[in-house]
Amino acid sequence: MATASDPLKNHLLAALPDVEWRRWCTHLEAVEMPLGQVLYESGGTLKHVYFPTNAIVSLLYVMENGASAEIALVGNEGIVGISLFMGGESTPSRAVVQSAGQGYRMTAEAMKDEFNRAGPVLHLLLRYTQALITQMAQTAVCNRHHSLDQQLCRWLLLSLDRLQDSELLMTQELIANMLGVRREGVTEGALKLQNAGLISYSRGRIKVLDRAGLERRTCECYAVVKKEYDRLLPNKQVA
Amino acid sequence: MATASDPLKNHLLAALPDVEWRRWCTHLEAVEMPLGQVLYESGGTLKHVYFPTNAIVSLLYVMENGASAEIALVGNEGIVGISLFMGGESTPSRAVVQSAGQGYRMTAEAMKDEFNRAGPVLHLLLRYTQALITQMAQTAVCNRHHSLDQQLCRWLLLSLDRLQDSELLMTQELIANMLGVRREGVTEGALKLQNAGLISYSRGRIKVLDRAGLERRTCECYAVVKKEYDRLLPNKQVA
DNA sequence: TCGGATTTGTTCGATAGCGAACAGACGGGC
DNA sequence: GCCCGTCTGTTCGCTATCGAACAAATCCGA
Repeated sequence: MATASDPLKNHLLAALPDVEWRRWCTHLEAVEMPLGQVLYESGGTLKHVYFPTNAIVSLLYVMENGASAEIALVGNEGIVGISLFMGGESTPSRAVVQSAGQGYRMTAEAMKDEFNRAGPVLHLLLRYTQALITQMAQTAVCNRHHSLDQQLCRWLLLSLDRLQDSELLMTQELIANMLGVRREGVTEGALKLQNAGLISYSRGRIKVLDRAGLERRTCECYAVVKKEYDRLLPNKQVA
Repeated sequence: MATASDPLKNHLLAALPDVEWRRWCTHLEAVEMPLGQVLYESGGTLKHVYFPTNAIVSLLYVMENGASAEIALVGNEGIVGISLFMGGESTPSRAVVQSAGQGYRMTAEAMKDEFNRAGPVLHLLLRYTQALITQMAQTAVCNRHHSLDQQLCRWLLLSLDRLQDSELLMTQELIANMLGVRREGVTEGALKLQNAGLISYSRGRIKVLDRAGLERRTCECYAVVKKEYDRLLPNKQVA
């Protein structure tokens, strides 16, 4: 039975062929990922890559004036630190733990070695990267065309997909930072969803009561991203 | 002396080591890239990848209701069709020629073979992909936080960087489609720029008179993207 | 050289989200 | 059990952008 810190809870790790998996075991280090932890800073060099199991990490860009906007979410489906194997070593964004939990990490050197074997690991990571690209692209589209209410639903659903349960620990203030909007806007949106019986929340605890209802309210962006992750990273069943 | 259709006008091709370059010559086919040409469609399979020399290609997402938003611009600095080597084969966006010109193409099979040699080609393409990712991420940020006027400047500058000269052939209507805003908004923005003496235009011809002025008016997003392309893809001087 | 098509300019009311300010509600620590 | 900090709710005026409708300018081909 998988525990919260079972590496196989991370879908990328779970998708590794047996040979690679056995090799990786020695490289993976279990880590706590507390709320607010910064995994990498804009332009900073990465010492590790992270594979969340039940934490959620937000990739965001922080503007000169301090305002921020989320570029993508990474949870148990992915890896934090793609710039390492993409060759850039750094990237002009920041990675912050938005929902505390656990994960595994691997040193930058080990990651590069594994990637440069140019076998299944490389292809798996590149397919993941393409899914991530789709998420970013759709974030751009959504920011342009959709209402705060729709984006809030999208964000809740994306987060939900990256966690085990249906409860998020997340204040409206934090969500507003992620979406790059005012906290008051999130409050209004959340109220509507609560009144409609889709969620219930209080002081940083959001319970999703009607997932299908959220899907009905959100824009097409959520489905586009979900479909692309499913297509590119078919879920290997964990035994 | 390089002509308009010299493959070396494409920076990626120019950056190839000699060995690869000689091999590639036999694979590259010169093509015209007329305005409006669709290089790939959302979800469609790619038969070729394209290396523009003096054409500009827009990667955009078209929504169910027909509205669109640009995700990234590709010109002589890059390649159209990264999903081919990333492993997904397709992507939920569309690639359209926004500024007519020439380029080179290579068949999907040849491209995959070259990529899978896992040598300098792979690393070059991945670095390019990371730069493209930055452009997409910054598009998301810009769509969230910056004014239409700022975005217009950013878009003009990005386009300029991907062309040889300082004149763009592009109606305000088209620009509006790219930015995902109303044509009237672009007209207003362009008027301001014209009155300020930064550009002059008429019926689809835009001349940039004061590039530095545009840089002063745009948001930080332009510089972030530019810097990242320069960092990741240092320009090999063409002899 | 005329006429239709394309491109650009202008206006008006509507609205989503912003910024600021503040009030109430809840909850953990002492 | 009380207090203070955190979280959520509410209000008001403001602005950028939207949507629609239409006018003017320019080009191109018959």
